[in-house]
Amino acid sequence: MLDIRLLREDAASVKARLATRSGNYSDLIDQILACDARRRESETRVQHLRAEKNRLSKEIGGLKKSGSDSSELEAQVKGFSNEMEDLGRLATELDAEQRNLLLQVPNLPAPGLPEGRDAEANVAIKHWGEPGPANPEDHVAIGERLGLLDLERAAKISGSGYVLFTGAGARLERALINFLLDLQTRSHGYTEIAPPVLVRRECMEGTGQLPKFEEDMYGFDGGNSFLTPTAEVSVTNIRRDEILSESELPLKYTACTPCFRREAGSAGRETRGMIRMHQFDKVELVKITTPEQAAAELESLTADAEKVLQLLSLPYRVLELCTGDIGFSSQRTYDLEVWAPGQGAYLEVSSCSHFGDYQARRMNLRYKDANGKNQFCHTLNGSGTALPRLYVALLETHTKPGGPLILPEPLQPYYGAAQIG
RNA sequence: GGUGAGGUGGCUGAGUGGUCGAAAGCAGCGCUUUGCUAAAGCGCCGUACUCCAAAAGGGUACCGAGGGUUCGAAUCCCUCCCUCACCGCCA
Repeated sequence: MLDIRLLREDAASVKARLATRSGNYSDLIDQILACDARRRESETRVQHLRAEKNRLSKEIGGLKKSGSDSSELEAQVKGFSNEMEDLGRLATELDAEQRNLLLQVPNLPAPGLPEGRDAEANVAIKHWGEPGPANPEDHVAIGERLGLLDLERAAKISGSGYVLFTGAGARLERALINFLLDLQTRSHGYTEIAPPVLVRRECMEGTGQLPKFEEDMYGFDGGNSFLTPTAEVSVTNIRRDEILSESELPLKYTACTPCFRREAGSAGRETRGMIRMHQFDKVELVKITTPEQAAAELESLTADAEKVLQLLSLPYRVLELCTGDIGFSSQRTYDLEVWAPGQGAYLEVSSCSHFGDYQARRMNLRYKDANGKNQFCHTLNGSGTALPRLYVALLETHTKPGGPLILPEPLQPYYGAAQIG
């Protein structure tokens, strides 16, 4: 959520920065400012009336105490109450409306991002490893040949967009998860969390999935609880509504959870195999920091995610996303894309973002700074990494046509063998 | 699911209709004194919104949340949420 003061003070530059995103927010900003003006006006009037009413009520108290008659004043105050009722209701309504509108405004892209309307304008800022030649066998073929997964039966029990790992394939997924969590906790200092995957609506608003993207989410109980589309939601909200002490920042959490996404509107895109699914596992990295720490923490978070791909010998590139391609709540994002030879394409396996105080404002997450002032925290997160696409790249990179899957050395102790098949 | 007890400021904890935003203690901050790895005394010490060009200073709201009663609610009534204890059921 943006600071309403920023909108009041410099609406023009807010609009200009939002204009670099896809979508048009100019009218929404005007609407918010109009609402804000009306809200403040009615609030001020209510407050003046209440002040007067409070004053008279106290006078009545004094009269009663001394045994004098107060019926005249009482009648007067009663008149006040009626007048206030409508005004008070209006002020409350306008306040809710303003928040509601404000929740629909995305974060401002950080200054200095590459400008562009869509992914075309993203900038590759780093390449690691040498993308291998195309593999005629893709992960579906390899997985079925080696007996690692069964997409047909997954569809039978759940529909399309689900995977059923079997035998060695299930064991491999488990080995990957343990490898990833151990890496992030032991080598990179994250605290492991095992959160619920069903959360309240407020959490989804806090991180920015709601109210805008409700149709992409699995909701229950009339929209009061949701399956999390990413552990970002549950984990970032752990400290919602809290005031942290500066000394405990930065906080670094990691969690592996199933993620649930309707993927509404993506039908037909990348639907073969396990590129895009309704349920998948993901290791998430989350940081809560001071504003000063955030920029450096984004770099290290991205490096923490990259380490996964390096240790698994999977070539990848890092993209800096342009203004039109960063997520709704993000102000700056690096995408990690792993090379998948069976696809002949790069696959996004991690999206590392700095949200500024945008999420913190939504979830009222603050810390007490050195001067004793309450400040909004900054939040960051990134995948470390998504499991299915990592799995895809692993299979397609480390399997020769017709051959076994050769496990990268760091993964071998977790799986308990050097190869599969 | 049943029964019972509760939810007050960073924490502990008073307060059952009237100057209560809320006693007291602890923690924190400032000053003073004595001195030494601390003690004592004094003062300050919630949040949000809003008025004012700003500061200073006003005002309003907030005692789990939302409604209600009343001239006036932390205090009374209703609904909901949550916590704890015991019972039942259960992976």
